Amino acid sequence: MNAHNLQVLAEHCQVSEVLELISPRWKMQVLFCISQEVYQFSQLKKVFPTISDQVLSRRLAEIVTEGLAVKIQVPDTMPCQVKYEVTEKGAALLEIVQDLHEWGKKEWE
Amino acid sequence: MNAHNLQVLAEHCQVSEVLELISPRWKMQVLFCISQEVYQFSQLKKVFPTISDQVLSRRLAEIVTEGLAVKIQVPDTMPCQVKYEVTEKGAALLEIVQDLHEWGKKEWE
DNA sequence: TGTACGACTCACTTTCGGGTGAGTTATTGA
DNA sequence: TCAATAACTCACCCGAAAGTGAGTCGTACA
Repeated sequence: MNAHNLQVLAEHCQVSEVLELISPRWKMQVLFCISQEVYQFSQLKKVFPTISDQVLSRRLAEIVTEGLAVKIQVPDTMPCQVKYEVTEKGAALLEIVQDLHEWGKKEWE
Repeated sequence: MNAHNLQVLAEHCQVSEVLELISPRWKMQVLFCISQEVYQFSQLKKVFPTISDQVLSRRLAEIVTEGLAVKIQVPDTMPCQVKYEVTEKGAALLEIVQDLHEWGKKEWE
């Protein structure tokens, strides 16, 4: 995706940004897990055994920088533990993703 | 968190299929254009000057095989022309994509 | 005669997102 | 003393997706 293509896309169809936000592999799945109180790195690795450390790390970072969840260091835990909590924004996105899921399950004649 | 719970959770995260369906570059944009009665190959190329013939061709084929739109040969046109019409299924998907767009535009504190 | 149009298809190349395997830091238990 | 655990980071590699440029087919018009 070069700069020119990006510009053209942005001008003509402004869903591009959001689509790219939700498209990265594992991202919405991880966000969903966080909403279900499964937010630890090692727990997420158990839920998705095939995700690589690097990608899980990146997805979590993206989720935080995009304001879909906040990261909280759990104090007095050794080795250190973290937790994540979905924001209102993240929860609203998950609802739309749920709609997508429903759409996918529906039978059309 | 036992093995069974992990599996249940992983199953609940199964939005993957739909996400992959909407993720390919240009796809939702092309579908949107079709819904706006911009459905000819050459017209779509004018809307998105940087899309390659090959990818546009593939996206249109995907859209048809997934039942998001139907392809109609316009009779008695020379050189031959085609048109596409979004199905009920495709229209329902576009509505959710519209929700995503609204979500993206909204300001969150 | 030849050139342009509409809607493609094909072989080839490039890009980049994601996977792999190893290393880090601090601490606790065997 | 050594291994294990939690939560990462880093350098490197690979493959699929997207881009490039050319070719096709059947007209129609200059």
